Amino acid sequence: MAGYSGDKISLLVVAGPTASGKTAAAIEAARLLGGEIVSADSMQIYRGLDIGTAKPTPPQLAAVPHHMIDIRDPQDAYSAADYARDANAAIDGILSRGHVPIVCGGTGFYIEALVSGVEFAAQPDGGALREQVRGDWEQRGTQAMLGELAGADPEYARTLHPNNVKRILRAVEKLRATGMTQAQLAEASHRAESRFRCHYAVLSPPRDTLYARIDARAGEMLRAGLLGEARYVYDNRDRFATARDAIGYKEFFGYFSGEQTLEECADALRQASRRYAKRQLTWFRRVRGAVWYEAADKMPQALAQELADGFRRIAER
RNA sequence: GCCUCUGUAGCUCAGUUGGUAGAGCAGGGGACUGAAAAUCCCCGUGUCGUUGGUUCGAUUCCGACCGGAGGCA
Repeated sequence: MAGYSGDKISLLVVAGPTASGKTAAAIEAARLLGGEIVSADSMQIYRGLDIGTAKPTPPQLAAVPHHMIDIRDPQDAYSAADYARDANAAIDGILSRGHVPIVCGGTGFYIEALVSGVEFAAQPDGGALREQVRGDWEQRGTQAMLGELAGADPEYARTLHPNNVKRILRAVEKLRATGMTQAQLAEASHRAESRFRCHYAVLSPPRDTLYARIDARAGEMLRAGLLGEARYVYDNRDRFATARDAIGYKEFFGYFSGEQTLEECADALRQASRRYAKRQLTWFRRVRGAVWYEAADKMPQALAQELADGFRRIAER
């Protein structure tokens, strides 16, 4: 895909906050368009985490081909760079079959990495380096780490809040690995123009409807056996570095350790989901060119029809 | 029926020795370029239960009334 030239690939992107009805709408749209679905979800990539991640059900997965689901074990690390690479490969496969690629998911950062056409420069495996950076931070403190960054990349260091330890450490990690500033890295990874032309749809039910759906779905998840899955993650929390942070699991850790009641944990789950939905909406709001669908009580079929129409408009340009 | 306590932001409460009020939670807004369901930042006007009275001025003091909780019978 390097140096891509020629006509752009038309892509339907179905985005939106959690519980907005993306999955059903995307499947219907895939039926209408002869499409295959490319999931854009940082947690659904993990095998064995099905209920808490609101993965499509087996019948849904069987209805239309899906990609980027169940591609890693929960102890595996994954990143936006990995996603961009793997999703691009999946899209190439879909195109070779003459089908329409439909990106569907709520991880805006992943969609961005895919759709904007970044080509990440090779970087040595981060495992050992991350440990080293973390060790330095524990010894020297956040200020020192930010200072190290500011020495080499003052421009980026200025944009980081001193409390945002995670971002600071990540920046130091990248700096040590590549010797490049953030701006240089961005420049290096954006040489290629995006190969896609998107109909970027954001499904957005009214806030109170969305919250009601989130609450209802939390109950369904619990009835479907979420607790067992959460227990599995809890028991492996030392290994499941990413999955242990997923909403739907970490909220129950207090229950397993005996510090909270089940009801308290269920409340925490609902609240974390609401806050997540809010953050997702903030992300999608600034996506330029996105088309918003007030997907209130619309049936998936009707919505899918609109999505398909929107896609055809850009595809036939 | 009598006595005591209580009624302040969506919720739990603090406070004003009388000059129209502030915390936590909830909620809202924002950032985001290789961990992102992560991480981080910002945001508090509400008939101070109702109604009379005292007062230059009452949410604050006094009375009545209406809710709520407890006690005595």
